[in-house]
Amino acid sequence: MRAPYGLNILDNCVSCPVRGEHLFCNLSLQAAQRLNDVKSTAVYPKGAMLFIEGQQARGVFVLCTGKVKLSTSSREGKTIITKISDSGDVLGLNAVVSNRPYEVTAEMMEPGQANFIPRDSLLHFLRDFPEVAVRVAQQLSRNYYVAYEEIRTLGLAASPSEKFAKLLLSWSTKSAQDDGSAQVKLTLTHEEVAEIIGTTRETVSRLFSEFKRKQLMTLKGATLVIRSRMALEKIVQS
Amino acid sequence: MRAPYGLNILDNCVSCPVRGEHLFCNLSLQAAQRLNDVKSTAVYPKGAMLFIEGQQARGVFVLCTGKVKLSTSSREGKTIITKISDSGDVLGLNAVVSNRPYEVTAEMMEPGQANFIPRDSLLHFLRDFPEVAVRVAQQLSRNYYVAYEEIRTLGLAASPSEKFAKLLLSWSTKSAQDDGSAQVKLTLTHEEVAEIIGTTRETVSRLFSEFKRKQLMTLKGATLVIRSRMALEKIVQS
DNA sequence: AAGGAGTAGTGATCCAGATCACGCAGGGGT
DNA sequence: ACCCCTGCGTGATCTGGATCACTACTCCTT
Repeated sequence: MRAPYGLNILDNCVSCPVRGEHLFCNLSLQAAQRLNDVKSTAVYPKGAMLFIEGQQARGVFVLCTGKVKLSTSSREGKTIITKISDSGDVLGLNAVVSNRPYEVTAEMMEPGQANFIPRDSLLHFLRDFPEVAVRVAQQLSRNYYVAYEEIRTLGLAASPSEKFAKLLLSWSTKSAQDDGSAQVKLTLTHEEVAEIIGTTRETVSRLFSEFKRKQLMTLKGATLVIRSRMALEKIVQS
Repeated sequence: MRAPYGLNILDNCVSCPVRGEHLFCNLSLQAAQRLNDVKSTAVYPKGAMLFIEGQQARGVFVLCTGKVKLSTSSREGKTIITKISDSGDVLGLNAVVSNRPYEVTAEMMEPGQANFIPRDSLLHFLRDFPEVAVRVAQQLSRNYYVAYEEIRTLGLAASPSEKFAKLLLSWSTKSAQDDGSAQVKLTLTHEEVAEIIGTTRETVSRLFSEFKRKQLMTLKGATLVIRSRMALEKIVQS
């Protein structure tokens, strides 16, 4: 583990995708040093579980590379995916701060690297660096808003079509062109999409057909091309 | 406004229902004094809106007496009730902390009293009393868990019966007897229950009939008697 | 090349719950 | 007394999606 002269916990793997956007980026030199001392880095294969719903919270994971699927399941085996995390995200923060079991399962969707920070170390760290604690509070608050948005989506009617349109829109925000089109690499199976929008695989299959037929999107290999965000927004209506 | 020799912001109206349970209870004398200086108390009639979804966050409301309905609506007019708050709850905290618009509408369900703390005053207060800031973070985290639980309820299948059973259980926790029975005063209309569990008025009506028929509950006037929590838990299954 | 596991597309059926359409009871207000 | 308004109970329909049951395609593996 090299001595950090950079300021980001992510410097060990890749630099922050967006400068200063993430929780542990742009820290003071002291804070970064301290984090570097308590963290441990590991590489995980595809399918690895960082943690599982219900486990007592051991600590947080700062994702360096790879994508992680966050999901929760009912006893009967039905699963919903609540979020796909990628580089820079901090996983398990809520559980650690409030000392509860992890509320979701975190599974690597592709091989990747993550820094682990044990619970006690993190809490001491926050006590010693109040300015970081404030950022944690803001992050928690942001998490809350995301959850709230999901409640709105799930609770306010939303037919599968609406939810699917919403999902496409959320994907396309990052790569939107000025003419309203966008390209996204589709890495999820229909099954997984179904678990995100809370419907069945078959319905997702039909949604893809329907949206293609309606010229809302096209699919070239794994590249999803969204024709017009406007048209999708008209479907959403909420 | 009398000088505070007590320690709770609620002392102006009623004492804390549960000692030390709430965010602004059991503060240091200084902190309580400061809060008392920046707060303003008002009485609101039934139906009054403390704030409305989408408004820029002006500050938080600490509810002294009365019940408040928190809800959110889609453009098409469908409404879901996310929480019924009562005495001691702090409303609008997330919006204030993260400086976003209120995410819900807060409406008085019965006449009551609340203390208002303007956004700036609260933020300064938190800066000056870090120990309270920590409690705020914990509160935010708790809010998150409640939201998360709602996502599970809405997302993981849950037929209306399941959700209704869940709701009855959540009502009965406060007044549970050792034999598994409980009594609750029912203050909501069927319409409102429908907005909580995300179904229609008619379905709620039928659910009441069905649950009575199955001996899961009885209704004497406005008093709901739950026979056996066990039986309800068997219906929930998630 | 052949088998097999995971993923996709698409018909046929079924059913829980939404929607529609009533009637009926309480309870203010004038 | 009257009306009007809100809330409740219940039947009769309708329908969107879940479910079931296939076929077919694409990679792997051996």
